[in-house]
Amino acid sequence: MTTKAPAATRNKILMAAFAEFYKHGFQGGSLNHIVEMAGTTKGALFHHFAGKQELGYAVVDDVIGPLLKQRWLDAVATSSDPLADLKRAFRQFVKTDIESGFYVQGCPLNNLAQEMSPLDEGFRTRIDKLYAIWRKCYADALANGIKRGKVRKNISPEHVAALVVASQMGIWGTGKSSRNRELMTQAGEAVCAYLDSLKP
Amino acid sequence: MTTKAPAATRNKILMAAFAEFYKHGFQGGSLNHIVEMAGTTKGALFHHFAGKQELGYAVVDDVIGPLLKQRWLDAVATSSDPLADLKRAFRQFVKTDIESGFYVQGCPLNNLAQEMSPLDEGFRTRIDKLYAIWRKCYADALANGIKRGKVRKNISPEHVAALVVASQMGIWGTGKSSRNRELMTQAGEAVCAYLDSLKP
DNA sequence: TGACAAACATACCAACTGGTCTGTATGTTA
DNA sequence: TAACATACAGACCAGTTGGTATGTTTGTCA
Repeated sequence: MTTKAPAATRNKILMAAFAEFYKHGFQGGSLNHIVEMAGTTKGALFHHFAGKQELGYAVVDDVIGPLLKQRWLDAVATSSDPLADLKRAFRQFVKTDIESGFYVQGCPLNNLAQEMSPLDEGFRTRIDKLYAIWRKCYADALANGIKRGKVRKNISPEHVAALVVASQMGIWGTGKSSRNRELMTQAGEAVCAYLDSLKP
Repeated sequence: MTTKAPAATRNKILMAAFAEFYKHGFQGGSLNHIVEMAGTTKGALFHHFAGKQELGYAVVDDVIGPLLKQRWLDAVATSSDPLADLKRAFRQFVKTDIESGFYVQGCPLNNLAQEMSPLDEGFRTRIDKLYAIWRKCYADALANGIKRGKVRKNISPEHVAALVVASQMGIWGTGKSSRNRELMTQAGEAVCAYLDSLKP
């Protein structure tokens, strides 16, 4: 009857690994926990992934990458007014992450970036690729905004995109270590004020 | 003859622990490596520190705290023109960290913050205290700048300080995961441009 | 000099780690 | 039906971890 979806076990392991690494970091994450959480065994894990490292790579590529696109990129990819849309996305996700409580665990991509970038070149290149896409998306939107007269002409879209993405890393990091919702909101509002200063 | 300085062994262990945790993170750091690096033994370590956790706390309090003060706070603590001094400090440390290559390992405080804040409340409070001091120092300098007519009156020193510190976290994180000196410099310049926009 | 405690060194331990090995159930194809 | 590959399960392994228990040296003070 219901034919088992292909790679269903692989997906369960992937999601469990994402959760485990998100909570405990990659080095602190345990394969034993992961297989237990996924309701499977070591045999299955090592059948689908060459090792812990490859599992970590797959989490970045197959879980975090799509998550990033859906959450941050789609909102501004086709924007005709990037400053307004950026501000809207910022305020929305600061709010939802504070309300859901996820803000205390930070950004999954940034967590892995800070932990693994200096230790493992495979992680670093994969993570850097995602951040590069992120910045490119913002820079393109800003350049488009300049063309449409919605953004000041004398700014560098690349520089601004680099700062905005870096600020996001820092703001979510601030929320994580301070657990201060107001502080995180304040920093977010300061970014919005900065974006306003880029209007023509 | 040369009387051994008090707590010399403790200091050697502290410095070795700082280096080990800076490289491998707290969870990934090994006490065996630390005592080997310090040229001592487990007995000495557990004589001076109750355990790995206490050793980590001591690294935050006795190593990273003073380092932060000397590097970032002293420069603006007595500043009469905070925007200029902030820009100068920013450009200087971006430059020296790029030249020394330390930028690929990120900020020691931010590294620990991202890794340990969600996992250990003792770490979190100690780290948060340092960041709070950091923000307070910038906010005071900005407020002082307003009084002296060097900073716009209609900005919130606290909001700006929160964003500047968060941006620093993000910029050093960007340098770490991208290993792109130009990108890090660009983001730094964008912060400087932002600071310029706060002039009266 | 003797007594006592602080400052280490050494040997050792249980727990857990990532990873491997072998076995088995389940399709799939010839 | 026979042959074979895929997808797991579960026992097992060597190595490393943080931590402890015990022994030894060193400094201090009476």
